[in-house]
Amino acid sequence: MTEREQARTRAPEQETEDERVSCPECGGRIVASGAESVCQDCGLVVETDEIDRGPEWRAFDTKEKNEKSRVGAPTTQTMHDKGLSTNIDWRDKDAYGKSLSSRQRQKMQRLRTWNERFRTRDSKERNLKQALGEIDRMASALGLPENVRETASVIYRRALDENLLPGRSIEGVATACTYAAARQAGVPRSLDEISEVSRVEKNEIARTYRYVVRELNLEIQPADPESYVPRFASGLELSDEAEHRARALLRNAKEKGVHSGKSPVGLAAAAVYAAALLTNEKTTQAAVSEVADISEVTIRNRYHELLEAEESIGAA
DNA sequence: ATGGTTTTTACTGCGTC
DNA sequence: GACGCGGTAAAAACCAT
Repeated sequence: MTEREQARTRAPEQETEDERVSCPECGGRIVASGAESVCQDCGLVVETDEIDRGPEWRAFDTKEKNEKSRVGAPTTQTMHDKGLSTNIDWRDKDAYGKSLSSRQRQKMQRLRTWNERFRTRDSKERNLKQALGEIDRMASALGLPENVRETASVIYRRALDENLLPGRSIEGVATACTYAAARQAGVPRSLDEISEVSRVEKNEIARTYRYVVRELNLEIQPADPESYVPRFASGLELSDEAEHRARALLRNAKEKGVHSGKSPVGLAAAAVYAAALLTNEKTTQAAVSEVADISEVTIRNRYHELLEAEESIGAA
């Protein structure tokens, strides 16, 4: 009693710390992601070279990673009931092995039914808990905004309800849901980026993703290259002007249909590079390829196409 | 499985600082 | 001479069939 009161009087001090920074670009919330501070809404990288709070250890194989890893969903969640759920024997015998009266038998039957119901519900709950933890972890590692987590959770719940889980790993599906949600929300992350923070192989993510999308009839249009632009641009510390031009370049390309079949990431990267050139800002193809995680060759090819498309418009 | 398309890898030559 | 850039060929990855 007295102890609790003391605790309550002490507590408020902690909450006065003012960590509420908002994004200079769009006013969104700033979230720490690895060694960077990133805006949740537009992806602007505000600060780099902070202390990286990532793991201090290195793992050289999966086994080691599992052993050393101290991050991710706490095991208390994955082991939620610690194996303590009950199981009611199907034999209608009491502790001494005598048969039960018919009245008792009926009672046991009812208990079995309910126990089973609770247990399966529990297992779903546990499953969901773990998945949501995983989604949350990945989303914050990727600097994805709150609403993406929401949609990811919703998608996951649907997957669970439709029994899409059996035969698939929770993490795989959770990752796929996150990927889908990010795309749906217009803040896509590439498969590579996703698989960076997931414990699941890229291939499996892609497979599970396709499966989930098909089964749930999610409508997800191919990622819009423009949605990558802000992230790349701020990663390269380019001006708003350049960012704007990159967008214009992409819009134009879209109209001319140059972009079909090409990877949106490559297109976005090329546009950013081309825009930097047009605004006389110094960047190298290597730098762009770095932040966009795309090869320089692809950037070259794309940005030629972009400029061609642009010229034929400019001439008219 | 297969064939077509896109992306990546690796290498080379050119111009500039 | 290192660097940025452009081009090319061959390998790899991807996708629809």
